[in-house]
Amino acid sequence: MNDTLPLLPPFSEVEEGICRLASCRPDLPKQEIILTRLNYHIAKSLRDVTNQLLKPFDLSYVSFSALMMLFASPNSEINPSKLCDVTGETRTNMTRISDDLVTRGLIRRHPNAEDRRRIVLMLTPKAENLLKKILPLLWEKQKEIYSKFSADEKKTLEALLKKQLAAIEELK
Amino acid sequence: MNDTLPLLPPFSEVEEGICRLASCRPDLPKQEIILTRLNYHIAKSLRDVTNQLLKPFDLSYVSFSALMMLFASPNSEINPSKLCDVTGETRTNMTRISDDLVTRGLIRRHPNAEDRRRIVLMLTPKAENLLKKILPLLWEKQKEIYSKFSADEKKTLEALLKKQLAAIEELK
DNA sequence: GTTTAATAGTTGAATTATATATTATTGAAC
DNA sequence: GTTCAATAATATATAATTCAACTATTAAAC
Repeated sequence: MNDTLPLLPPFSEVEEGICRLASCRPDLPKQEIILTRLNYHIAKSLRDVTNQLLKPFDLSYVSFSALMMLFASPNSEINPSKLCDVTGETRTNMTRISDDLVTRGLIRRHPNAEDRRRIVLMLTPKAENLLKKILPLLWEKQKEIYSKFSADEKKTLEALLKKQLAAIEELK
Repeated sequence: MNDTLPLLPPFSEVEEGICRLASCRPDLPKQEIILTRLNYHIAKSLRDVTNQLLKPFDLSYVSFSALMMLFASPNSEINPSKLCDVTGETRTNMTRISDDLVTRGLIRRHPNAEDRRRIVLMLTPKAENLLKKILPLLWEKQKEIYSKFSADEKKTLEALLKKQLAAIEELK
């Protein structure tokens, strides 16, 4: 479909390595490690695909995620630290990203009267128009990715991933 | 269990945003986006947990992955570009990481007689000893993460993740 | 109410990663 | 066997991200 993105080699190569190691180390939790590596590779691939789609709009995955989460917030406003929470970015980085987005006229910073430490980020109409162009493309891509999944499979996957996330968070 | 890592907020906050958006945009593939976001958050959390475990050994997730994949290769040797493939890193970055690992006496670079463009990376005994210390800790952590998963659940998750990865790669 | 601790946001320095160009070598086309 | 394209690795310049320190403000402890 596209020839510019580097195709990851079949995951089997990674799996082979894990199996090779497992064969001489019986305490190696093979399946668990495979699951973790799979997660890592999937996240990377998803990122690659999204970044490529965003390139014509001169947006990175992180900047777009910020705009997106802002768009999805009540009243389309949110403060930076909350945005960090939902995107997983650091405070420092969110400051820089916001700087950039402000410079490009995509968001505005407003003071918060109730708590003067806080700042309220808001989308500009320019950003809303941009999102209206990008989102349909992205959503189409999302649908494509899961097009071969049955409703049941998606439901099962969602449940298992939630369980996994909860387990990891609990471990912290 | 540990108080230094930032706990991500309950995923429900992210999900709420997606649902809010979906309620006014019927073409939004809600479940698919949730699946993608879950992947992203899980990968991030897994990385955080691993990085924390590696910190006392002064290794980053990427450096460790490189050592690990090297360790898992036949004869414990591999060339940089192959290492890029299985870790998903760029060539440039792998050069830099290798430089660092060489400086720290963890790997050695050898010329390849058959193809003089290539280089063979090998682990030093020092790295092997280091891995012998780290791996049991890491494997224990992996087991913990999936301790509440039944054999069936793990099997199902593995199958679904593989299907997902294949679907994304196909899309490229 | 004063002190203390905690939180929100930012800045500058340091780290880490990528993009682009370059060298050396190999393999293929002719 | 000479030319041309492809590959492996790297160097240099640039961009993205994080770390540590800092300011301002609020909340909590006393």
